[in-house]
Amino acid sequence: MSRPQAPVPEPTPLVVVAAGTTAGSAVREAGLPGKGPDAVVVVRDAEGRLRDLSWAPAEDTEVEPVAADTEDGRSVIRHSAAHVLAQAVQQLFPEAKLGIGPPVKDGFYYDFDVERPFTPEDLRALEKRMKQIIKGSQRFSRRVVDSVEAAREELASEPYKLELVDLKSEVDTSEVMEVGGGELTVYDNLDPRTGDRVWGDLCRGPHVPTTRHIPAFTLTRVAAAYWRGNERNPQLQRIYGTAWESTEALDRHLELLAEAERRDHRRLGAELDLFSFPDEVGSGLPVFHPKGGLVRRELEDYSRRRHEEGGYEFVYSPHITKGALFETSGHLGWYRDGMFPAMHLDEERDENGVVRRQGQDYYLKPMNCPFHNLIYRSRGRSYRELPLRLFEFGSVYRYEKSGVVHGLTRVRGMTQDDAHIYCTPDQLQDEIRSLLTFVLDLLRDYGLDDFYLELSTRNEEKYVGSDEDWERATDALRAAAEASGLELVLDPGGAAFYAPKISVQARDALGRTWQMSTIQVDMQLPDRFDLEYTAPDGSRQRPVMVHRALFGSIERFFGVLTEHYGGAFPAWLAPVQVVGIPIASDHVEHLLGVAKELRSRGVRVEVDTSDDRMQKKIRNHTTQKVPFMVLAGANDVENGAVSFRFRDGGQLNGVPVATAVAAIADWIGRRENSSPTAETFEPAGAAG
RNA sequence: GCCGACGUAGCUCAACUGGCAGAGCACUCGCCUUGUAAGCGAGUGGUUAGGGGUUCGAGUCCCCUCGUCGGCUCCA
Repeated sequence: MSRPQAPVPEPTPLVVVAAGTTAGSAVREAGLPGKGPDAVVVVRDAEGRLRDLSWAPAEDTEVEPVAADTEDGRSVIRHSAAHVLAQAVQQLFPEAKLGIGPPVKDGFYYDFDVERPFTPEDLRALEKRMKQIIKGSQRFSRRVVDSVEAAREELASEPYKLELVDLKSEVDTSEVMEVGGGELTVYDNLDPRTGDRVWGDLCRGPHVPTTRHIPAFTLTRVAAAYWRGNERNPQLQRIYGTAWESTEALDRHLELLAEAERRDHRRLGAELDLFSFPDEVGSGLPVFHPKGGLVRRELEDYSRRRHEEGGYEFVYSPHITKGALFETSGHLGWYRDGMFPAMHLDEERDENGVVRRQGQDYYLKPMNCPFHNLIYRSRGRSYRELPLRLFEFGSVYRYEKSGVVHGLTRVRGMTQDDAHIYCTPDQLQDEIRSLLTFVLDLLRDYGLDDFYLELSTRNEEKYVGSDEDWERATDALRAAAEASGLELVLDPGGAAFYAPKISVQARDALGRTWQMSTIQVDMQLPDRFDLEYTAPDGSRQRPVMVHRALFGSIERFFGVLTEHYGGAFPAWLAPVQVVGIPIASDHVEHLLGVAKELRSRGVRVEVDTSDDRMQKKIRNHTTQKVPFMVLAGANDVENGAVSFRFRDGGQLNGVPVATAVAAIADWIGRRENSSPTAETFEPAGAAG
């Protein structure tokens, strides 16, 4: 499965719209398509604003036609589909009040206030009604409302729209789809024959010319959402859908969703016997089975090796600590809600229930850094020791809200590959730069190679520390990010309370992005822990601290890799690397010999000696995604050879045992990330 | 935390309006001895997530708890 490729549109020639005529007629006269996947649905004016085809400028104007199969074109189709959905809802549920209905990535939604939440049956009925509306070829007609008062009057029965109008009259914001652009507009849906207004909605547009220009859509799910995203506001019912320029494009999208479902790590975790979430343990607390354990151990071992080579020192810290430590670090002040509640221990009371001895609050640790700081300050430090890099596979526990726990990617107990680097302010720049290189190289070794960076800066409502410190830290990160040459996206206000961060976002095999590594410069904790080192001149200086997790958490990284590879792990990570499959029981002996040799080379190999037929064994181990199936029948036994079958069904027959063993060990040793095939797997003899 | 849907064998799913809990796969035991994705037969397996209620009778209806899923909010 390759990444979804947006069709590359031909560079669109500009079209001149004559004064007083519509953009649509200019587009038609230019001979541009009016239907089909590349139909022009809107135009872009000189200021970059999208305009309806019915737009008629007062002067001759050059515009760029926007086709349905572009991202902008799809957004317009989706926005129009949202309107059709809203019309359908109000026809079937006249009491429904409208929220907002914007296009979003890959689709659209519309929020409604209804007495009774929508059911799946409602969705089917709504789809049906939407199809009727689309067939009816209603015209989207733009109308400017003269004044806020006029708008209020018109929208009297739509309380949420009224709120938007009032919002608009206070601050002109283009954030909200419904309003913006300097004036209040309504889009009316007109009957094509009579011209009667069938329905209308406060909206800044633009829209496709008629409902017929929504070639393919489907409603996907229904969910609740807070009005204007605030949990203090009432909850509305949100209907999600997707719409595309053609049925083919819609089908491709649905196929991608189906593929994502097949690759879902929660499903693969059960199918491949990797891990599970026993109810008895608790929500968000996974256990790893032997096969998942093997993959995880390989992940960790390789990381450990690379960290050793990279100058990291390994430390260990307990899972639980007295509360004072997190008072010092500030976590109890800022993030108590995200922590498991305290265990109150060691309190003693006398027979009257009066406290005789004060107890202590112990907490499960949500982060490792305070412990590493204690290690740092366990003795005096010299500038000669810096940068000091402390690394730990540290298990942390966070009390995630019940609604966010999700497979391995959002858990309550996880192991971070956590490192804290202590350096002098002078070293910071170089350290971050080399750290970023280290992180990206390592991610590439695991098969992720499509990245962009995100720089999260201070949240003005939630931070500690001085402006200068924040600026210095942010600059250091920005410089390193820019030096990497990767795409850099800004995330204003996204930082943790104590430090700005760079996060590495990786795109997987399906083109989805995942936040992986984070690098944070911290100028707060060294203060709070009073960390020092002795400088060359004998003075005591404060080190700068860098937090970084590479996998984020092992669990999450495991989940991402599982989905990236669809369970077909690279041979070096695969829990079972080779399965020997005898054609008949007579050939078991031969394969046991081969297996013994492989095992002596460190290969994880099994021989399937069950009563199943050979074909069945191939099926079983194919579904288990074993990279190498090594078959042997009478011919192979006679020739001292084996025959390969690969995941993709390809085969390579009569390979001498010694050659086969060496080639397998070599493939694994190289940490080749692709699946071996008859073409890519060349036993030494063939490769010369 | 909020809204909604869901929870039947290890897995995937049946069981019409309340009326004897079933199938395929997996697993166990036989037979079969096989050349690149399911050989044949038999058997084991369930307090229908847990608890309470309505009813002559509850997998099915009602209430509570736990969990899962989809969103919202949150995410050190």
